[in-house]
Amino acid sequence: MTATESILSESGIRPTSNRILVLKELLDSTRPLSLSELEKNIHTLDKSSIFRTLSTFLEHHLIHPIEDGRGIVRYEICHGTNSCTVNDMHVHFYCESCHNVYCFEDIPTPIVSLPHGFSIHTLNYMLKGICPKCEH
Amino acid sequence: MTATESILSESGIRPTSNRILVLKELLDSTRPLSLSELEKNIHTLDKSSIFRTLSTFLEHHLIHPIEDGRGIVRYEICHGTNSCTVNDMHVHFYCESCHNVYCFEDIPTPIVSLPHGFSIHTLNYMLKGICPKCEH
DNA sequence: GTTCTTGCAAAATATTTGCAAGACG
DNA sequence: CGTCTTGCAAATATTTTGCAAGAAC
Repeated sequence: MTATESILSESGIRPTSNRILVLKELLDSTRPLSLSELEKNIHTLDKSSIFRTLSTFLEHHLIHPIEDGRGIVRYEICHGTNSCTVNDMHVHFYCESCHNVYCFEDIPTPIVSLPHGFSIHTLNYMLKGICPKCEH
Repeated sequence: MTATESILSESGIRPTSNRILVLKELLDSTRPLSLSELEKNIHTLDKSSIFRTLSTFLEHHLIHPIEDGRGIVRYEICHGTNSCTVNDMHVHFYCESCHNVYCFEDIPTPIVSLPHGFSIHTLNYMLKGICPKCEH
């Protein structure tokens, strides 16, 4: 059993070949990937299969969604073992010029407190601007 | 000249009747609205007109986009006069149950510092969880 | 054999553009 | 007149579902 398979099993997901492929792709990436990016990278899988795989991963809290600023949802592996808690989340930066998303895994997201009654499950902290490559 | 018209003029946008309608709708709302919500609320306008109006507003920094957690872009009036600066941004909460977005205009977004070279233009701080109404 | 998974096709949802007619200055 | 704006229609893009065949247990 490979490491990828172990991750799936530990999350309670049966490790099929498709799921292993999608998970590997997400693990190998340095930034969150969208459905269509995954489709381009894994051309052996149908997008509906990738979509359902992502849904499964989301249900089991193996990944969490990130929005990049244009309404496109990207997905990213959760760091804590099988958990997407607030404390687990890090800062992202979206470059408005090249449309790349950067992860700052070492910078945790600041958390504000809300009025009583709002229970926070997760969060999305996305800074937007121009990245070093696009700056001139 | 009404207040709405003044806002448009000051932003350098010609105050046509359509633009006044869209701006009023956004001003009256307590939460960010999506294109399709605006379409439902203003049934005299075609969605392409609303879309182009929003594009114009975005160009002139009269509104900024907010993502609600499902890849749907919502739009919100900028608070500072004709500016969408980081200091101008506030915290949002997305209820994963009723899919409503709440604005906490009195809670400013915390800002982390990034490595040299990243110039921050704006940001999106979205907390997600369950709102008081959906809590039981 | 019963449930889970997959691929194909197609529906549903959302965004964006082309174009011609009309409004505005 | 020349430019800006608008509505209609249609093209893109993106996400989601139905269904039947196949795989896994």
